[in-house]
Amino acid sequence: MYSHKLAVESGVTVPQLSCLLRIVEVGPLSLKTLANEVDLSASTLVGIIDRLEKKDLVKRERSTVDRRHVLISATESGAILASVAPSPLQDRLHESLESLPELERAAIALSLERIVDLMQIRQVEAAPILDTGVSLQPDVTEQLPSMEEESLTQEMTSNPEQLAHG
Amino acid sequence: MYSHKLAVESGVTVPQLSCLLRIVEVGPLSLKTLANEVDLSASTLVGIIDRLEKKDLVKRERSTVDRRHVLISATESGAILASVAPSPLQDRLHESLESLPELERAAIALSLERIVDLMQIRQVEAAPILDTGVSLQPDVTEQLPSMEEESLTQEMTSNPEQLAHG
DNA sequence: GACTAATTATTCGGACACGAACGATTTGTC
DNA sequence: GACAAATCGTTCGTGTCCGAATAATTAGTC
Repeated sequence: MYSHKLAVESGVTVPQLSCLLRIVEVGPLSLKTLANEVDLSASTLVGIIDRLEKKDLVKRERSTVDRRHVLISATESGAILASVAPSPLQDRLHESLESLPELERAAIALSLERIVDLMQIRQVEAAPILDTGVSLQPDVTEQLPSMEEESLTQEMTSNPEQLAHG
Repeated sequence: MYSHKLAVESGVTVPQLSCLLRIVEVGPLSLKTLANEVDLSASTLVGIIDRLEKKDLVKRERSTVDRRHVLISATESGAILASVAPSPLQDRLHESLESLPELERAAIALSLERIVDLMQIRQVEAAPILDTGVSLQPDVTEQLPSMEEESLTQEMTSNPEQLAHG
């Protein structure tokens, strides 16, 4: 809702604004670096930068020292928009959290950890789902489209920060 | 990550599985009713049901009593898949929350409310952003693409449950 | 120096997610 | 009964999101 409203009012969405703010803040940087900064995949970022570039808020320049890199920097209007636009919700949250007493931050962290536990995500990572009491008959699975018996455990690591920035 | 893994293993994504489970549970129901059940817009749901129908997990039937309605029901393989598939994360969370002591539920709710406050969403709803100390010069705004001075406050109500089901 | 590895940005295909607009249908009002 | 208003499903356009594949370039190894 906030992203859509922001898009209507100022012409940029929340992901676009998040990227623009980071670009203004960190200066010219490559797409891969920006992807790590905002916790998005490179392929996602290409589209976002495309749209920012089309609005003349950002520009791309091939690096001369390493021609694989494309340096992204803000244009003048991009810098102006970044200075007047309201902060995206996650940035506001981040700043607020930093100015909070340690005790309260800990309480919030504890609750969020509790929610993760309640979702049983860690058990998902630790053990295959289909082996934990779902009573799966083999003959049944063969009727299902491309149902396999491998576990859901592999490659379920990486990027816990996704929660804060997504 | 969980949705993608689920899609690879069992052929359905989390939104698809959520809808399928609800369809099996509630029985034949219209698209609009299902949209309210899972807190998604009707236009979003059309695509999800399309994909479920293509996999023969769900079928559409025009209602005879009100020909505007399209009754959605699960096929046999759809019901089977629903019975063996692991619960989507939000369903697991929902069940876990229900079997939790009232005190702990309250603590979690309090932390979540605190996060909402920290994002200053309520202030967004209560007052226009651009009027609260951003020091916006009129001549600057004219350089921006389609920047307008209306507030972000209108129509920011509706659907607090979105958080739990998104 | 040549050949392989790795890195970077991009494209592609797929799935969500929404609001606006539209046609078909039903309901409500006179 | 006619006609406006509401409802429902669908389509369309836009914007995220991702992984896989690809071309260009660089780094590392012999």
